[in-house]
Amino acid sequence: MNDDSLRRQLDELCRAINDHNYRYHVLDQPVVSDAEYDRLLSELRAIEEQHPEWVPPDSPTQRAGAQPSARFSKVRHPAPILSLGNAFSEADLRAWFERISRVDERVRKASFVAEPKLDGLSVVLHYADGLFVQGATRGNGEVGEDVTPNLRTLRSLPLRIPVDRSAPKPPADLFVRGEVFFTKADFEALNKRQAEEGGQIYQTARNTAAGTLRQLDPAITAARPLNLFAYNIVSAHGQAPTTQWATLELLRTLGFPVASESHVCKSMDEVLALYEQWKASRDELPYEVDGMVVKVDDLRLAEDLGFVGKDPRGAIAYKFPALEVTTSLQDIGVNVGRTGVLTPYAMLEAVEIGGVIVKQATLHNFDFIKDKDIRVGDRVLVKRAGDVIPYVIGPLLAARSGKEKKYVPPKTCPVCGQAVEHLAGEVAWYCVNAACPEQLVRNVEHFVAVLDVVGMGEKIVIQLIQAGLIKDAADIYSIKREDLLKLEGFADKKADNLIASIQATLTNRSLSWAITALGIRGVGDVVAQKLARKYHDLDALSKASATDIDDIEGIGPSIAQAIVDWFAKPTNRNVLKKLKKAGFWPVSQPPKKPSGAQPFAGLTFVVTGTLPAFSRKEARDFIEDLGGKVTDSVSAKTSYVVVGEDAGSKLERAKQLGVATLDEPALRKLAHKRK
DNA sequence: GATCCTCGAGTTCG
DNA sequence: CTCGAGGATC
Repeated sequence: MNDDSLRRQLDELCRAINDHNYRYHVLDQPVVSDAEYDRLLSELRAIEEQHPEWVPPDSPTQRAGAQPSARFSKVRHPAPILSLGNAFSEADLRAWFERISRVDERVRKASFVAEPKLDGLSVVLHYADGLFVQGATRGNGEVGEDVTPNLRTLRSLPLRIPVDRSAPKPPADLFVRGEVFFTKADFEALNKRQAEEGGQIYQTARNTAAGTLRQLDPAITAARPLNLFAYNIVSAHGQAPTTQWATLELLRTLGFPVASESHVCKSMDEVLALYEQWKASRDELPYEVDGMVVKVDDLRLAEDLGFVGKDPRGAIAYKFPALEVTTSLQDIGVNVGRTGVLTPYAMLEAVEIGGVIVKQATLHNFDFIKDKDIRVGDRVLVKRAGDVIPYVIGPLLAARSGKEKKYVPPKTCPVCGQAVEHLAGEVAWYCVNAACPEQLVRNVEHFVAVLDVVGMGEKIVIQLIQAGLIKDAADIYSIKREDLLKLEGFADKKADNLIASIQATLTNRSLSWAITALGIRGVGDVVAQKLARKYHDLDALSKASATDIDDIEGIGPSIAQAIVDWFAKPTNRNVLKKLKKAGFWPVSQPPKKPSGAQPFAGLTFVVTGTLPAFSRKEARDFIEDLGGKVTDSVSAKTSYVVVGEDAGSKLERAKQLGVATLDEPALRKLAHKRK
């Protein structure tokens, strides 16, 4: 790249970042995610490092933030409230360590304090003779906004220190730095309340915390449970501790809430190990954490290290991979499901979220698009939380250029072209063409997936259909070895394996799985099990009347009718006939006699996360064998939630509802105890 | 009629 | 995991 274009890029980056700063700090309406902002900033830094002579006076690297808005009176901080440099990888962190070690050899033997980096809003609290007299936002680092009345509403903020009167007295003038934030549970509860009252739904906890703290009416702030953690002493008239760890201890002694995760590390290796640990368990924390702040514990050493621009060298923020990013929604596509449901999905400009590149995300249904007012061309916020599947939270209205296009749902099936239908009172739109090729593919896929035919994924199914080898699910049993060998990509071994895998379904498959495999709308494994208990084979089920099926507990008129309708269709009758002929005809097994004790009788369990010794299915079998019930969602009726590694929202919910949790050993112990 | 619970369906990437 | 909808319960 030549100098001219590099310089243009520098100017463009400055302009963009200044704009983002304004939107973030003044408007509370960011149009890019933190991760993207950080990326722009590090690009800018890289150029400025190469060409320090180019750095413009208004470069965002030359100040710590943006101007405060005019609504609140201004407060000058006693010392500049610094920002931190970022590290995004182990290499970045080690490079930082090497850099500061070269500045001062003592660093090599130094200890570090690791603190969780909360996704909140920085504040400075002023205590005069132990009394909370003023609190301000960070603002641009030198001047912030006076939000004292709002801060007073925070329950965790001590209005007088020390809270414990017997503790030592604090310095006459103490300025404490802290972070204001919502816990995940409080934020969810707030949104739930907003939804009930028909109010606005907030997208991100951080922006809402910022908005809440900057309410002109403190009553509004008071009604929203903001939290505080203190982590720094900005100024204490020479009476501040000399290490960061002692600072945290002093703050705790005085009665400030301090993040309990904070930890002293004796080496970089310890820091890195702790980082990995935090990263793995970050979903379990009650608040959003977007990284780890690593500080040189010895504060005088940290001071000696000096600054790079406005960032102190003695501390750095080591970020977690972002879980929430913004990207642009390039188009909306539509999938056709097994039941004919049309499901829209977002085609996104590729972005990295939590370590993987995401290009697509479901949009659930057409109402979702309409309710969130998602338009093609929008910048959207995409989240990938403790789960794996990314989803679109909503558009960033502030980023609208006017060129975005409203989305019009298709009137016809995107695959077969037949008109789509919509049942009154239902959200979903259906392609009702029984011969729709997409539905056939999905149907066969479902059939083989339920019966556990290995080596038959989407690609192979499509290939077999296109080759004319199968016209419905039952046709898999008539596939010949020599037919497969003619297909591209099939040699002896692959063909043999597939045939063997199909043949394996003829033995040892229960009636309930067979019923599930048929793919009747509303019939999954639970309903199928109930049906298999009452009807001894598929013939018996096919002859049952709707009222007869309706009698089963847990099955109502609408599913009963769907079952009757399915068996009434000639094409499906034909499938049944073929299955019988092929020898796929499971019958009800006599109900298993409860073997031994039933210590879990009457108890309902939910299993979440990865258990150490059990697979999910083994855990389920274990519980059911002992007479317990296993369901998928946590409710007030759940007796125990069995928690494994990487447990997500179910654990959250269990805590909220006060449902008891068990780990695997505790589960075994419970089984033993109740015998 | 409202509310809670449970089930099913579709879902991303490597 | 999220959402919608069916079913049970009050």
